[in-house]
Amino acid sequence: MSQIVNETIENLKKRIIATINFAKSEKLLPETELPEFIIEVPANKDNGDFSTNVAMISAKIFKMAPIKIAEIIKQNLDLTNSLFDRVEIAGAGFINFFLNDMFYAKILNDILEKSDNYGHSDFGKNKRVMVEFVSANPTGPMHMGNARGGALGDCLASVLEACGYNVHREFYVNDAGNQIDKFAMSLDIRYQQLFNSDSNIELPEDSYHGEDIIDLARKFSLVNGDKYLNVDEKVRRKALVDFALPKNIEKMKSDLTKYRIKYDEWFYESSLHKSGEIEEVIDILKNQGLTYENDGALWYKAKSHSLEKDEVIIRRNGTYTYFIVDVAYHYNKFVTRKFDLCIDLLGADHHGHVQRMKSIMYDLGIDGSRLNVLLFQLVRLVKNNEVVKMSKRTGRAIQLSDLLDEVPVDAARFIFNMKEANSQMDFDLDLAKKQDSQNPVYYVQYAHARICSILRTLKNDSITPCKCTLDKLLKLTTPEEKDLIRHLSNYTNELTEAAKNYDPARITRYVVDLATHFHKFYTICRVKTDNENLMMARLSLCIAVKTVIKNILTMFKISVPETMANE
RNA sequence: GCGCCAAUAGCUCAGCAGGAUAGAGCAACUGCCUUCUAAGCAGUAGGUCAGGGGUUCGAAUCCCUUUUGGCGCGCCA
Repeated sequence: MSQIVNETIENLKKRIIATINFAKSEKLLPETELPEFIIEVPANKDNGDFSTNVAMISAKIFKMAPIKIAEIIKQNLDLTNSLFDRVEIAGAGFINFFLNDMFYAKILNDILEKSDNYGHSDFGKNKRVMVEFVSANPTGPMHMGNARGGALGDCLASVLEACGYNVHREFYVNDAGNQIDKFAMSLDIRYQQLFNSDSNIELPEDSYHGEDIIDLARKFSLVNGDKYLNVDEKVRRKALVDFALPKNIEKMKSDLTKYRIKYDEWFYESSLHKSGEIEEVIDILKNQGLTYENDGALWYKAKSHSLEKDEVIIRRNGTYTYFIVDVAYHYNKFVTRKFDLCIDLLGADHHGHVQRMKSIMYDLGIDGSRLNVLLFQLVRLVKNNEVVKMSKRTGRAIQLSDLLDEVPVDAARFIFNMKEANSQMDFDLDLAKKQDSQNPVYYVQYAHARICSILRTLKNDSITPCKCTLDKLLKLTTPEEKDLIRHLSNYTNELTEAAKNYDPARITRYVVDLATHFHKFYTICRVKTDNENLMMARLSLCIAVKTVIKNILTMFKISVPETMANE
């Protein structure tokens, strides 16, 4: 919370406690210990700027009606030299406090002084946190789920940065293992089909059926012709993968760049196979007696953590499972690279993975609570009022690149970051394509453009904003002005909460609300007036709003237009 | 069958460490541009917070249960 807001609440709390102690000494209240009470911001501002439940919560202990306790507190509360000017008792015994105008002036002054840093905090204490997100399989194009995970992950990383974390954005490239073998096999079959159209080489059910595979095979044949047809299968498949995989990875990089996501690191799974970290992790488990052999495979005793079943870590054929490689990857994050915290953004279909990963971290001597998995529900794509099944295998999925061709990046990032990760989401493509004035991103951008327009108009009249004294800022007294300042005052708190809860969507909603408060202010309060002091005060308020909107949109990599076309 | 997540206005969603009359946007209807951009604002209408129990001064919020939906439960990733 903004320092001023925080101090105000702390100060109020002290005064309430002092009042109760005084009342006890005057025998107005019994000498019983006071339970923990809260001071909160009421949902309805008619109930004050702050409210406390102290009278209700202590009714039982004081053996007195809440209203009566509230009366005693109100009678004896000393508010001299505070930022409050009024106290009311309401409802079942709420005590409501109303701020005086100086509070608003001080808040506004604070925002203007902090400017681009307003809202930022050192909450994260510069801890090193890795946010790993998207990490799509490089065996095929990215889809809608990646679009959601991308927006959420990137924006979460930005929120953490604003709250004083040292953030590292990472993409984990699964360039090894079973998926790649399947990829190789699929490419191989498509390649052979190019030369034997009437042959009966069929794709197995569990291979990749997408058009992109045919495309890659064709491109490969354009370069190499049929010269790989009669070589050893292993050689042929390796050549195909070496050709196709970099192409897919490049495509992912360019799509993500278009989506305005930039990673600090693209971490390759194959590097774990080379570094020996997989063996290292297995040795640690073995040494603790946490593994056993069965059916020719090596198992991890997950049941030791009262998980449902044990996990295979080395298959009968000698290859590592996805699970153990991922364990080694997280070992690398925490032990080798020494991140304090790691956040993984995963589709909800991976939720079964979370508990066993956290458990095994414990066996590796890592506090599992340092790993945070943010699950997001998968996106259902709706087109012509029909749910489109997403499947990389059948190749019928809507791809991220298709989406970005149709929907402006501003809108896509904004929409995907509006809803809490853990809520199911239907993305109506037809609606998204329209992207006209209904879109909330325009609503916010428009608020910013309106402020810029005011500044331009005044500049034409040679009026430039000047720094206002607190006295001048006290000119802001209408409900619209106060609501706007009150909302601005919550920003630091909102950012911190978004960081704490790993919920960047909260900030998107905040900025929409901010735009609403501004549009209301704009309608009621004219900035350009003959009253010089009032005009300057309002101009200051506009600049504060402009600053916060710009800070948020910039943080989320959404453009901040100074004008918007008037249709 | 077992587990995870959910269910709030016609639609999309907020609200959830218990608090006062449950809020927005979209869609519908009615107003407001000679004045800083109407991509805006104001208003009307719209609700058994899925159903049922429980906990207490107080429950959309916490607990139990039923129903409905999404997703898991592979030597897939």
